[in-house]
Amino acid sequence: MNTQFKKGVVELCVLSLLKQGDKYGYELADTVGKEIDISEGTIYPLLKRLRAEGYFEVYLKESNSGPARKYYRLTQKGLDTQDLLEHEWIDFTKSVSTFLGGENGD
Amino acid sequence: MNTQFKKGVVELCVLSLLKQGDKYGYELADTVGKEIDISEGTIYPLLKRLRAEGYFEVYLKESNSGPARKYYRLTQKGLDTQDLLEHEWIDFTKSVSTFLGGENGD
DNA sequence: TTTGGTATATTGCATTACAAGGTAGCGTGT
DNA sequence: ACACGCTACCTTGTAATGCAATATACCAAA
Repeated sequence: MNTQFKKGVVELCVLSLLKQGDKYGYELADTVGKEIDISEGTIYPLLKRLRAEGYFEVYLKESNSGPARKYYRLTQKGLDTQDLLEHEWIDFTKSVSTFLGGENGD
Repeated sequence: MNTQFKKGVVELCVLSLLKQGDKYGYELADTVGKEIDISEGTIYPLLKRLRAEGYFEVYLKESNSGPARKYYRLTQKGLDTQDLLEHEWIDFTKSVSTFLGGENGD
């Protein structure tokens, strides 16, 4: 898969998944990875950055199959950003499609 | 607009436009820029790279409103790549939409 | 000559994905 | 106890790419 397509979109995917419910890092990497082939090395730095920017809060929860899991819960700012990014993404894909189809719906 | 969304997609846009007919650099920057806000500093290095990779051939044509224009014409390799990228892009947007909608069509 | 539009091109910076590697908890088998 | 594999977390260095800034050059009008 084209690596470059993913730039910035992984962030939207993570925020969208968390909108549906709290999840932990490994789970996010696994879920997103099933669709668009990303690795943990992408997810963890991203989570760290988004957390630093106040997009979500974090809490630990024990697991009986390994170390404690770090769950991420969206803040209001995170929700707002998800909403914004989703709209931007939709607009963007529409713009790109005008070039692909050869017709300009302007 | 989110800068990161564009990564890699500008290449697809340029190839798609050239599929519809030969164009020169400034024209490409202008046409693509009307939809997704890119600048010449993005287009020219991209054209140089794609040309070096054999995606198109180049010919000069005079203009009465400035210096000569450098036109780009897709090679077979360029056409093949456009086709490949377009399919990858469509698949990719479908994957992303599974996260946005909240439902997984898997 | 100066200004402004057209047109091409380069440099250095910022962002982001990722392979590779590391740390650590837990259960199973020996 | 010990090794192994799985879960789960995290960091470092590298590559790719968009872009502001900058430079060059041609032409026309003031």
